[in-house]
Amino acid sequence: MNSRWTYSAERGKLKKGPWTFEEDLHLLRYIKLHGEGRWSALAKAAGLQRCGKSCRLRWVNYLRPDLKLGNITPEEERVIIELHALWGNRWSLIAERIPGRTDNEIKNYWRSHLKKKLQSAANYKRNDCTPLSLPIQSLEHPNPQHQTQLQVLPVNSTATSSASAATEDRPGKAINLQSPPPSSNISQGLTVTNRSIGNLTSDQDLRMEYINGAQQKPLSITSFATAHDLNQNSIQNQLAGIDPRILESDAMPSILYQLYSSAQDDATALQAFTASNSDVTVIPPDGFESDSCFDFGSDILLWNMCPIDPATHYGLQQPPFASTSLNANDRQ
DNA sequence: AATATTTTCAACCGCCCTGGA
DNA sequence: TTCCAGGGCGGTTGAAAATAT
Repeated sequence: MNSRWTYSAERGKLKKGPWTFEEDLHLLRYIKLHGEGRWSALAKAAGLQRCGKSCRLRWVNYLRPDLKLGNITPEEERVIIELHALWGNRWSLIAERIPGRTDNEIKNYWRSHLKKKLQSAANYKRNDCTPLSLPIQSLEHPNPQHQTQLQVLPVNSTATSSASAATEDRPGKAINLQSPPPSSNISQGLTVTNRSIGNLTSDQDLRMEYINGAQQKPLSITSFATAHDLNQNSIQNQLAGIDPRILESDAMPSILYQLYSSAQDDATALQAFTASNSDVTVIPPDGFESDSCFDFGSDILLWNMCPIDPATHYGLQQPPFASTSLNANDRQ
């Protein structure tokens, strides 16, 4: 007997398999406007031929702007090992303690990296794992700069409700890892992290490969710093390093959206983008100062560079600016 | 360079829990 | 109380990429 999910998917002829760029854009745009939740209704409202569970999974594991992309750090790896020794395969619980990481990501990392590593360790025995008798922040790290990124604190009334509920059935083992306060010493730079678009030689190297018209590959950019930490020249340098074919491709709105989302500062990113790409011009409408368009940076570029017509797909009014174009001279 | 093998990870499956009717 | 739909979770799969031969 099929599960209700299978039944539901078959009844509605819902799509399965890898998400396309257009689907991602639909979902991103819809959640940006309406927020997340009520996934089944959201999937229909966003015009996606996907089940709600698929939409939720895509958002939670891949599109959410607060995701921390890139490799698991040594500090994070240590936390995973410690918490897995405590709680076993409670991946969602472990993920709650590592900001920006998903349960799926941690689960995959454990299976592909840590399990084998630990099992092969000569002195590793399942019951001999060092218990969390020491605060994680006290454990030594070969690189002092990586030290004290996470703190182990007792569960108290300030813990989130979900975290509290999750630990209540494990008396004596309740801990709460809190992310550190914003640091002015966060590592800088933008990194393209998806393996499908080629190897990167460094954080400064944003050379990417994108074959327009080929099967869509997910693209993502993550920022290890907030816009406050990034100076304009840094963003400008990163964007200037992007292959021009990317800037003119359908992938650009997604790249910019994620850049803006992580940078939390449309103005800076858009200013850098337009400064480094003379072919792209943002023209404010009558009555708007030229600088004011930066307040709507991501929406403007999403709207005007988006291969989907937002008015058709989302029932939205025209954006508050006349247009952007890859060739400003065309409109003169 | 070509092929085989291994690794990675996005996505799906099925089970369970919860809340509303 | 029972049923059902929605959502969350852990386990699993399989295609693509990376690595080894």
